[in-house]
Amino acid sequence: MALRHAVLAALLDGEYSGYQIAKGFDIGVANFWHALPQQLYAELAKLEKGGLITGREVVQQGRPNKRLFTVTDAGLAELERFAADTAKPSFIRDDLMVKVHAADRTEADAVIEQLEERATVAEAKIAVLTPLLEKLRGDLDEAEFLRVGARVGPYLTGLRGLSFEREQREWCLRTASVLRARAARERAHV
Amino acid sequence: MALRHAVLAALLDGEYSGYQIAKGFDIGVANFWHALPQQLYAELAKLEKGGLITGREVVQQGRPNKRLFTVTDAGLAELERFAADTAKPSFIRDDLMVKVHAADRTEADAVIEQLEERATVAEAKIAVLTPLLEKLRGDLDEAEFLRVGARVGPYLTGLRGLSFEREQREWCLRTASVLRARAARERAHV
DNA sequence: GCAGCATACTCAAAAATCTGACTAGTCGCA
DNA sequence: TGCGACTAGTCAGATTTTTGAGTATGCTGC
Repeated sequence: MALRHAVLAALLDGEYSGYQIAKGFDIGVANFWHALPQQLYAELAKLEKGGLITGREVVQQGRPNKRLFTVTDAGLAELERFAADTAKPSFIRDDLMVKVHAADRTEADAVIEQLEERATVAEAKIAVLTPLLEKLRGDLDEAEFLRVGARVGPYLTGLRGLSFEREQREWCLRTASVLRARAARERAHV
Repeated sequence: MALRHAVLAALLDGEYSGYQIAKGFDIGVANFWHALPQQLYAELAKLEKGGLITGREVVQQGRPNKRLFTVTDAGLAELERFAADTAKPSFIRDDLMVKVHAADRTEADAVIEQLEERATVAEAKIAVLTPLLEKLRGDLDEAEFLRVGARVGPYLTGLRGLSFEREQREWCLRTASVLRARAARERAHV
C-alpha cells in the first residue's frame, strides 16, 4: 500500500486535483510511479476520509468543478513515518525486455520496431524533463541548487528519471541495431 | 497478463523448476521482472495445463523431488505472438524515490541510510551480472558476440540490467551525499 | 452543425498480486 | 540433539490493480 504515499508526495508540490495528478504532469512522481485515474480518485477519497489530505471545491465556469487537495499535518506525519521504515526493493516490469530476452528465438522485426518506438518515447520524456529541471533550478547552477535550493526532492527524483530515460534510449537504439544486423546476417546465410 | 510471457522467456534458457525460477537466479528475467514464488508456481501450472510448457518429474535423493519445465512449440508460438503485438510502457515503482521526493519536508536521516543501503544492493547486483555476462560471451569480445553469438537475448537484457544498476548506484550515492550536506547545513543554521 | 477531444469524475467487476501460514525431509553447526 | 536454514513446493484470503463502461459540459476544427 504505497500508492497512498506516492500521492501524498505528489501533493507536496501544491494543490492538485485528481485529474491533474492522473495526467502525470508532475515530473517527480511520473518518474517512479504509475497509476490509473480510477486508482488515484479512490486513493484520494481514502486519504481525505483518513484526514491525511483536505479537499476544497473549486467552482469553475465553462467546465466541471474540481476538488483541489492539500496534505494536512497528519498527512505529513504519515509521510514521515513512511520515510523511516524500510523501503521495499524497487521493481521494473517491462514487456519489451521480455521480448528482447526471447528475441533470438522469435521473429525479431516487430521487436526492433518497438525498440525504436520506445527510444522515441524516451527522447520525448528527456525533452520534457530537461526544461522542467531547469525551471526548478531557477537562477542557480545545479551544484548550488542542490546545496541550498528549495524543493530538492522533486529535483533529485527528476535527475533519476532523466538518467533512466537516457539509458533507456541508448539501450533501445543499440539493441535495435544489434538485432537488425543479426537479422540481415541470417537472411544472407539462408 | 504478461507474467506468463516472462516465465516462458525465462524457460528458453533451459529446463528449470519453479523453485529455481523463483530464486531469481536467471540473469535476464530478474532484470525486468519480479514475482513471488506463489505466483510462479500458479503460472507454471496454468502454462502446463495450456500445453505451452511440459514438466518432467526429477526424483532426487536427499531432497524433495522437483519438476523441470521446458517450453513447447505451442509456447514458442505464443511468445512469437506476444512479441508481435504492441508492448505496454515499462513502469518502475520505487518506495525509495517516493521518500526522496518528500525528503525536503521530512526528516532525511532514515532516507539517507536507505539510499546507501540501496547503493550497496546495486553494487552486489553489478558484481553478479558482470561475470555472468562474461560467461555468456565466452571467448568472443562483446561486439563480436553481439554480431554472431548464440543467445543474445539474455545478454542484451543483462546489459540493460547492468546499466540500470550502475545508474542506480551513482544516483543513490549522490543523492545521499546531497541530503547529508543539506542536513548538516540546516543543523549549523539552527 | 456535429464529431471528436478535453475536463472532471464515478462505479462495478475481473484479474493479478501480495500476505501469511503450512508440509516435510536434509544438512550443518554447536 | 536440537535449532535454524535450504530445498521444493501448496493453499487460502485480503488487497491492489486493471478493464471497461458511463456521466456531463464545453470548445475546436472541418
